[in-house]
Amino acid sequence: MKLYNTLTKRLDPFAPQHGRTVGIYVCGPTVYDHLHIGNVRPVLVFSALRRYFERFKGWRVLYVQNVTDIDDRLIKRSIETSQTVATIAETYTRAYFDLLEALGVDRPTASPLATDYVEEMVQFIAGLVEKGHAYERDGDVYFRVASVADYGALSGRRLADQEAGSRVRVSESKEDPLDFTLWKAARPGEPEWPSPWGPGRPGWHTECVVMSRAHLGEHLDIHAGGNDLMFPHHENEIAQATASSDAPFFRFWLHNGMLHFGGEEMHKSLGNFRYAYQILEAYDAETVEYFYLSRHYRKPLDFSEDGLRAAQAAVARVRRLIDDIEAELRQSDGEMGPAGQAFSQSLARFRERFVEALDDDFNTVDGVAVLQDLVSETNRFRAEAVGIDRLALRDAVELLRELGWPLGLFQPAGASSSSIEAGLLDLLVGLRRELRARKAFDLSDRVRDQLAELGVELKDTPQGTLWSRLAP
RNA sequence: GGCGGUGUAGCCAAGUGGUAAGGCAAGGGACUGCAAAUCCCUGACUCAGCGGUUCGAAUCCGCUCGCCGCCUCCA
Repeated sequence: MKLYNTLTKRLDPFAPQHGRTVGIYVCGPTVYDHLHIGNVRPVLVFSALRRYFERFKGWRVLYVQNVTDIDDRLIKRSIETSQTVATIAETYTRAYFDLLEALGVDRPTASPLATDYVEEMVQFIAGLVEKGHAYERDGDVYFRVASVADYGALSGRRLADQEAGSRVRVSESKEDPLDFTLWKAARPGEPEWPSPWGPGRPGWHTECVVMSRAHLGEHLDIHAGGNDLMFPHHENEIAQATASSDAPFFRFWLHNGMLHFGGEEMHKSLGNFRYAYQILEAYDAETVEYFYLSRHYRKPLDFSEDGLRAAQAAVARVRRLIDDIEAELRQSDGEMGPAGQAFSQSLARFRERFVEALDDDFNTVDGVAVLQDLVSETNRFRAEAVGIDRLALRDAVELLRELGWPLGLFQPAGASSSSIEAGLLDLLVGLRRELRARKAFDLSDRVRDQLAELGVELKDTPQGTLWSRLAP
């Protein structure tokens, strides 16, 4: 499969470097607030990539996403709310895990906390100082950018170009404006850890280097995150990693595009943002997933109600097909005729097309289009197939589930519907059949209308009446 | 000033050299007691504009215009 690698700026063939294990490191949240709808994009996209690797490539995936639980914003929040930094971090770390669950996203194989790695980071920084790649000033430690050869290679910047007209503040004590903080001296009252340079806390760029190496070992296959992290964050990671040792760092760098809101970048300071949990109050996780994966991950995605509603309708179309087939074929069995077998066999090409799409820089948009084609084809067969051949429809559902799995789509609902509920509905449907047979349409329509208000849709088809739950 | 992205039907959106996927919305027909769903049919003489390369371009090159991002914490 091919993936666009920011490091080389082209599509490179991807395969794990060591055996069948892939290491993926995704820059995770700073837990000073809830995740917003922009933060959620890399979470959904790269989780989907992970599931694709696991199910379609047969690779074991080590998926590490850090949690930044010490940082200036946490300290700021702590002062504002007069809660401890640790309390705030705990609150939002929990909220982050709750969100993952609500989105139907598997937890990372590891979610290291920055505060658990301070000692390692201190050692790491000390090593950089020793080698002349970093220097101390009044309790702060800075990385000496000029000491590494291709600083700027990832983001395509040349050092000289950064000076003129840039907004880089010329700091008091830095040797060079681009030098970045590795260790920050603590002011009174701030959380602090001991170090050779006095009490303080680690800078943000260091944790990802130290923790990715700690958790992935030699499996430094993919490092992913939003493209706003390309510079300076990822650039700074690479600089530190290559300065600290000759061991190779990540080979593939994947960057997702930004989420826009009304054509502009969403930003808290612009007030045009929404929290991710707010979206889940109005739309189910499947709709949200479909919406995010309906746009190629590297391009900007404009968030809109219209877009979500379109996604909801598109998902509903597939859901209906699956629900109807399962309801109709709940317990029939038998030998299919040639028509059914032919249809079943024709399904293989959808899998091929799907894999082809996702193998091409994880083109989930094309992948989703294949699923929709599969739905159309299945509906067509469903409209004409008779008798036992209809059993072939089950194979289509199975395939929809198989292909939907990496995308977080079309999986069987949980045990949400009780057998009593199903029994009652079957009872109502049976009574209504009697009413319709006696042409008591006012009553039968009332049953249908009122069930619709309760969120259950009835459809009278040649195969009988089917009921399905409407999306929340 | 430097770096980068993007402009495809009413809306969303794939496609990056071989003659325009898919979804949503819309209209007509079939089916239905009526609905809903589903099926069939209807959509861009064209891919921001202009010029060039090519047998052939939405796709490559040049210029112009529009929108957006990064260069400071940010997914």
